[in-house]
Amino acid sequence: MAGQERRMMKDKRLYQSVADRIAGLIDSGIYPPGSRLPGERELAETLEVSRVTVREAEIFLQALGRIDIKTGSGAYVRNKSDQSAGGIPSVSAFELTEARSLFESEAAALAAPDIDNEVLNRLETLIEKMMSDEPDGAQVAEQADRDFHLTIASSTGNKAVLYIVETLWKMRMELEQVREVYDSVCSEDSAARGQEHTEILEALRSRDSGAARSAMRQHFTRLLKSMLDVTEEQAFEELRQRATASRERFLKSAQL
Amino acid sequence: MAGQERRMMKDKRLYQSVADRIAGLIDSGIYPPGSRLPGERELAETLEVSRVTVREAEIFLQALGRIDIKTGSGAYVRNKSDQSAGGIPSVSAFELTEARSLFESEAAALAAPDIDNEVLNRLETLIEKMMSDEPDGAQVAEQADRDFHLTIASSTGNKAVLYIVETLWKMRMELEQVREVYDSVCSEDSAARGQEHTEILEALRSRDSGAARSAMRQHFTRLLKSMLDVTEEQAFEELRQRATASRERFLKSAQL
DNA sequence: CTTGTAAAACCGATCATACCAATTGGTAAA
DNA sequence: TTTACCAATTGGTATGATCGGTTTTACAAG
Repeated sequence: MAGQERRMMKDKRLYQSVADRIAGLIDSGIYPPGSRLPGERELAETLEVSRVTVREAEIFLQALGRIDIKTGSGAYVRNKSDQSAGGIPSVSAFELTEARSLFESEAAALAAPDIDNEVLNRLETLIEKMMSDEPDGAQVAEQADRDFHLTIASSTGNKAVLYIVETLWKMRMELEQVREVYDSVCSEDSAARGQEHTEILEALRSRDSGAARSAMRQHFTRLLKSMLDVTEEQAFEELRQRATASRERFLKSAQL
Repeated sequence: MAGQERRMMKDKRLYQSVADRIAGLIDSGIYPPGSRLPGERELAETLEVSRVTVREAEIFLQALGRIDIKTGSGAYVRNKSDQSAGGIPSVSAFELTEARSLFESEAAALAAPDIDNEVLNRLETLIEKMMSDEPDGAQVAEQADRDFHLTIASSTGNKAVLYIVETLWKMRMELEQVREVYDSVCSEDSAARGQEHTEILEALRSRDSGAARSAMRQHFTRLLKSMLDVTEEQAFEELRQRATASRERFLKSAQL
């Protein structure tokens, strides 16, 4: 029974600091996604703690979704995408955009009737920010785009609506396959996008629910179309199949 | 050397089933929020596992935010609100229903055009289940209600839409203040509810997007109205204020 | 040389036990 | 009454052993 007279300080549980250290090893790239961590025994020796502690740390990391533990085999590092997802299902860019079209259009319609003038001004500012092409323009524009849509959702005064729109945006950001498509699409028609956003703003200005809904739908419909082009270019055969079938269905239901 | 010849089935880790059992004790009200759980030793004896396993289960529960562990003192049950909230904002039953009305109506409209006959049959079965008043009828009906709405969302073929509707239902279940209102409302007009669901089903049967959207909207609109009555009865002044203002806005934007 | 399979090596799952450290509550001393 | 201290309780960590599942190895059959 050799020494275990180290860190008896503070209140931090040992297993948590061990979990931090393991997470650090993962983040630093020593154990890339998909790779297998050393066995509990080896880790215990390396980190100078008992096996029980390593075990607790790994259970903790598993609960956080950072690793998968397979009995008799080992602990494996999860992909960032599967992990932080925290329950976010894997959806295609097309599906997400279709969902956004449906929901955000309704949010816009709900917000339109009595939207604040102050909010309208803020939206105008955001459109400008979206179109300015400074260095790091992509980052700024994306942020402004996000703020634009969230501001509208927020001005419904309904926190549930805002939460859903936030969730949709979160999916757009955190799902790898979605990000890729969106990024390549957005880098294209920045001019057209400004135009679409302006149309949405005008509809809101006139406090016209129907017009706001239509403008938002159009925005997403156009986005959807250029998205289909991009995915075709990239020969995403699978996605296109789905998309073609869904597009008809979508356009059918979208008749306003 | 004593017995551990129980559940050697499947692959579920022991500590996880122990965590489930402890969570069950919490949910059943045996250990209300704020209360202290029995010590690790006592729990180990009660649940017939080793202390280490109890520890692992408690660490897991802590990672999920269900309990707080304080060294030398004990493990304490967290308040629902601080815990599973996990990002779910605190919204009123009214806000949630408004959001559901907007989004699920669109989901129904999207699903309508080419919905499977098999799905339609399943929906019919669910309506029957919803209206049967056996013992435990409330539980069964609620489950059937959930399945009904999720089935429609699922038949859009769009996983993002399904996820959003799932999220909305999760909010309905996990937010205390929402549950209360929904429960008291649902216990009322079970007959009317069946009627409304049937109307939705019929609209879907005719593959009519517009009709499906309208039927779903009506369903929620009626729900909203009886909800307003209930909250008035309960003298939820604050909520009613919000609700009255929002109702006008909602009805305005809902003109189809 | 390839292939199949069974043994061996590894590994996580769990348990029992022991001791350390922090918290708490009661009791004795001031 | 207040303070100081001690003992019981409780969580924290360490060892070492056993069990059953997984992966690898090695050897025999083809």
